[in-house]
Amino acid sequence: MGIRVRYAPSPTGLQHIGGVRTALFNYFFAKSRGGEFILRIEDTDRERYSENALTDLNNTFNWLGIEVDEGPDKGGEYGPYVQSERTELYREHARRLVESGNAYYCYCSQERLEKLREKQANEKQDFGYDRKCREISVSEADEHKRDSTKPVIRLKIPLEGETVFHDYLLGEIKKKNIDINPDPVLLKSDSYPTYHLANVIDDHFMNITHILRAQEWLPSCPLHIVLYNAFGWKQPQYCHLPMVMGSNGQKLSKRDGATAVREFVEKGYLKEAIINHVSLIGWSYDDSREFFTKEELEKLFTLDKLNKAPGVFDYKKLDWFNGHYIRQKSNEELKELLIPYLVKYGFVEPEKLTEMAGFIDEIVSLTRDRLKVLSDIKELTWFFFKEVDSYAPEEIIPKKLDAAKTREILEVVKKHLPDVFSKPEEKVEELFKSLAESIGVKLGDFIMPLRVTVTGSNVSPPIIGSLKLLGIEKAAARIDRVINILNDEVGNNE
RNA sequence: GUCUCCUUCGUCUAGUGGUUAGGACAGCGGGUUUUCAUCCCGCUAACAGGGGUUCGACUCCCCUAGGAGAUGCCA
Repeated sequence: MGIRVRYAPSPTGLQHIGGVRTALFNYFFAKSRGGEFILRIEDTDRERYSENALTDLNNTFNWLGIEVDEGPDKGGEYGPYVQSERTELYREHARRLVESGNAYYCYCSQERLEKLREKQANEKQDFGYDRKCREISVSEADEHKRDSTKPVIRLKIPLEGETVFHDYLLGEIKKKNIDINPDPVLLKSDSYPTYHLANVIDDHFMNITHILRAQEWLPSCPLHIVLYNAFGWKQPQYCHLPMVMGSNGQKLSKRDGATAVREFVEKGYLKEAIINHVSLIGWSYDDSREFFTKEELEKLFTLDKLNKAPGVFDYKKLDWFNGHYIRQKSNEELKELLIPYLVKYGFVEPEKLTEMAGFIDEIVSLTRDRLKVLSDIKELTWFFFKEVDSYAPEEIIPKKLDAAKTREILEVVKKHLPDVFSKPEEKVEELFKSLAESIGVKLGDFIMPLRVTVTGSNVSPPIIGSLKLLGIEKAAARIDRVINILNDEVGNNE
């Protein structure tokens, strides 16, 4: 039998970086070994269930280009792939465990469990269920049935011995049975299974061969082994992946910045960058290669290059990858990526897209080296579409110059404006150089007031290209406006 | 508290007994340049600590410390 792996998210929130990393590694592992990648929805927590989470999952997979071999939408011979549609299977197997003496009904109320926990915390005892119902008498059970307490089914963890399993990455892992979570719930009082039960049953019946999941599952793995043994099933191969951390060294969380894939998409991160960056947390290829496409990873990924230690998600490095992949795009591709942002910021109306195609082409080539994320387009190009709110004289006037000199620069530019718009860019640059020389200022000091005038900022795309794109009328109007401001300045100083 | 896992530059990592401990991001400096970027060049920076084993330890073993995760009728 070939390799079969699965990604089994719980639809309770947005897909985040950690989850996607797990999905990707499973996917790459399957692809590289000619195996099957299965998607299974673990929606057994009915309280936290969210329809939204499901669409977000689909969006994320579509965006990343992950295609599943079997799953809820795709189908497959091991379905259904949604746990809430498999509840009868779990109930039957839970009952079977009770019959075989590996599990038992527990009638303890939530209140009792809470008090128990409280007491354990106060008295600094070990945490966990006290196994009160493990040896419950028949008459006591009958009594509970009469008062219609909804029982749960708990697994009997052996009281002695130890459980050993093998992890591909971590090697042999031993745990004394008394240290395993004492008798975890398998079937909840709403008769839905817990993760532990459903996960083990599904992995078995879906013929999953390898389990690649985050290391946060490591502590409950012995429990799963006990379950496999109780059923008499062969356990799959385990490989617990190092976790993805935030900059504080703890589990990546919202306070670290964006964590949901959707947020990264909105900010204008490319899937190439996300895939590349995420793949290099906990995995490497060799001592120097750093760029990998999804297709390459589908061939190159191997378990033996995994790292044991958790890795911090570095936002700066993601930015760098993103800039790299933006620059990798053709102008045409980048234009398509940028258009939604131009529309979103109200710069371009959707119906004018074809009319403005040439204009947008220019914007793309003016900004492509300056974009870290696609949404940077807003700060970089707003002045083409909106008026400059206000000018601060201290922004306009270069440090070494005064208002009068600055005004002179703008007036001289104004005079030559027709040339600026009729000549090619190189000629305009020559023109500016000679004009700067003729009035005795450096080219930089000559251009900066013009830049602020035209773009409203002292940081902008190249000024000559920007000027030409803006158009002579708007350019002239902005120059006039600033000359007026400078007139006042000169007046004040006299 | 208890259990389990982890530990190379600030960060991601290469390294499997003998290396000037390599690369990348970030940072810093320089070059190109009309600003900012891009691009190019350079610099700073690490084997957590202590014991062993060995002719020789980043590499193997033990201890300590630190970190993380788990300890739910959440996954």
